[in-house]
Amino acid sequence: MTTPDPGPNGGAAGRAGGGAGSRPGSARRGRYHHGDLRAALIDTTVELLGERGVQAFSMAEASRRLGVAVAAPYRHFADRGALLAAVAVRAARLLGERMEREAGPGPAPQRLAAAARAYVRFAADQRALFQALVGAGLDKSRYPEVEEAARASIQAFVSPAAALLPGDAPAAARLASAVAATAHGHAVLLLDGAFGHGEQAAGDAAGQAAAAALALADGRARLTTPAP
Amino acid sequence: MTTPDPGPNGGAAGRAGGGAGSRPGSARRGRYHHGDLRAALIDTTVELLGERGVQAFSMAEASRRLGVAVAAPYRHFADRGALLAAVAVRAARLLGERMEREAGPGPAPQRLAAAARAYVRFAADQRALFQALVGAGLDKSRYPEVEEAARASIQAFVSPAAALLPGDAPAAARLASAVAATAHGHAVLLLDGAFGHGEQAAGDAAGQAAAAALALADGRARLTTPAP
DNA sequence: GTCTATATATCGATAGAC
DNA sequence: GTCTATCGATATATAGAC
Repeated sequence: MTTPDPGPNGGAAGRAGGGAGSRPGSARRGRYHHGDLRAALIDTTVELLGERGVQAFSMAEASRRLGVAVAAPYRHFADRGALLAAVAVRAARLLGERMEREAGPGPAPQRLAAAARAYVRFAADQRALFQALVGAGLDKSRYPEVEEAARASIQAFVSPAAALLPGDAPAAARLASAVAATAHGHAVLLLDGAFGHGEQAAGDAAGQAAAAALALADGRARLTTPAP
Repeated sequence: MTTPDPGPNGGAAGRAGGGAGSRPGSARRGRYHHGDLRAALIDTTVELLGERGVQAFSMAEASRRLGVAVAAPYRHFADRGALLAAVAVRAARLLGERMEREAGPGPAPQRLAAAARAYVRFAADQRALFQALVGAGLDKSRYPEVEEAARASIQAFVSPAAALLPGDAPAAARLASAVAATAHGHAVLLLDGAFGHGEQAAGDAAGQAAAAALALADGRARLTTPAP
């Protein structure tokens, strides 16, 4: 407990040299004493999420990995949730950009399918970020910036649905919602291993989600009349 | 660290009396000293999951609520995961029964829709059990009994899909998988609040999942040819 | 089968020095 | 802005008494 642990850097790797010298700027070997601990924390959090999942993530481990004191992160983030929220915001931005890019032009049904495919592929390619966005159990009322950042990805479902059902906003909303839920289901089952593992599984899940989106667009009339 | 902490009961509230007297048996007030701690633990775990989520569940809190020592549960469950797995097995059984019951007879597309609806309704009605089943992050290789118990619910998707696509097992598997993923997506988004809250939201999500299942059954030909 | 007591680990967060 | 030091809480799991 009170052992003078030299720290996870072992005493050899950490910041170079020993005492007071070795200011960063001359020979900082990848350590983060250069004034952007905030960004470094977000990067490291993404790493840790990828390795051990959201559940196991801790501020202390992030600090350890960056070679800073456990108190340092609290200069930049009020608490654990705030750091995870910052990661979720980054995730939402990247997801939105990707969906906009991949579901850009084309006929409305294909745009819906492309949005679903992009959603699932993002989950596969950026597993850690996706988990931060949807699996961190963030209190949405405390971090409205996450929902704000997620707006673009929602729009990527809503916009083609609206193009497909002009003049019937409620029906368009239902179609967008159904496609989004379908994509989401494929994404989380994929991460859960239900489609197998590896690139093959990711392609299967993404392709199936896209196909399902087409089928939903095709059968959009059904969505307006839920069975009893 | 070495302070003589009297324990979380504070020293005043705990089990009655002070010294060695007050054995249970004469006046046990609803406590669980009657020999079925195992079942009581499962019940209490379900309660706790419903109140605070899987993430926050702990063996210690379950023990506290039952008025037993924190060590007692380890007589019945090797560790936290084993207890959660037991709850997941119960969840899988109930889900399977419900899906079999509600998706019983009728035309294949309607059975698929009923299976999807039952899946979402189960998530809504038995939120805690559903979370134990899908959100506990259980190591499936350690607890194969969970997958075994979940077989019936999977079958409720597979069986009508096979009836709809006789002689084409791969296509049937894809349809079943797509409907299951769609139902799952609606379920988790519902629990995440994406459909709103309350009975209304549950009905919306379940109805939409059922409608989507019909649309997928209708457009099943698309599922066999995933877009590029 | 359950209890007491404890070992062992972390963690989140804060206070105050530099 | 970062570090040292530490508080307080909580958890999982085990050993041995009853």
